Amino acid sequence: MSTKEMRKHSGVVSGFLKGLANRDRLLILCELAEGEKSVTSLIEATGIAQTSMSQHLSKLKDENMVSFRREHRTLYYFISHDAVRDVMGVLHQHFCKESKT
Amino acid sequence: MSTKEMRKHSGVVSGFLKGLANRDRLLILCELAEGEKSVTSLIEATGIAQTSMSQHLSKLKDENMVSFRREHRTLYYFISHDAVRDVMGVLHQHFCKESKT
DNA sequence: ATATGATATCATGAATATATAAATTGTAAA
DNA sequence: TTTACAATTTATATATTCATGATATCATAT
Repeated sequence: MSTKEMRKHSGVVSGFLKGLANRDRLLILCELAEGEKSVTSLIEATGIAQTSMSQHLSKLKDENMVSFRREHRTLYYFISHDAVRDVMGVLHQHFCKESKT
Repeated sequence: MSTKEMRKHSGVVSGFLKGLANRDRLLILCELAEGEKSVTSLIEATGIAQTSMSQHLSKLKDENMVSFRREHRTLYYFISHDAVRDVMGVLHQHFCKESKT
């Protein structure tokens, strides 16, 4: 994990992390971690406003974190980058474990 | 990895990720991944301006990602959150592997 | 006490990110 | 072809982040 090595990649990596570093986008990615979802069902599940959802998805697309396929009028989004799943896994472990009852 | 579960923690988690989501702070954390370092040696190793370094370290402290100890006039910073090491590990795997020569 | 070294804080402006509303595009049903 | 639905794009106001320069603090050596 040398600095020299990271220096080469820090632009891409920080971009990736910026994609993740937002409450709403974390919720979206949690939903997508379960499998592909339509935009409408993401809106229902998260309560995020439609326009806002579209912008967040667009940002996630820009960072190559998600992709989508169209079926009729509906777009189905899904996680398209393994690093997303792995990072979410680590975050879940460290931040989402129940404390003892 | 339910949304309900993440909803409770998404504020903390996105704060944590914002701490990580910056080129300079990634470089700083790469250095600290090797062990504790003084501010001066961090400045030398990374080339980040003094004021800027101080602000970045302050932000990392706010997110509980690093701590420091004082020895005479010198402050030694170190990573104080396991999630930092684990997330950095995943990022390294996915983004910093050499492609085949 | 004063000077110096190591670091932090403050103030400012430029660049980015976010939320909201309005207008637009693309697909399919009537 | 008109209408409605699903989603994106554009515009704009506000908030946050970041870089820089100036100043301040705190510990130590003289």
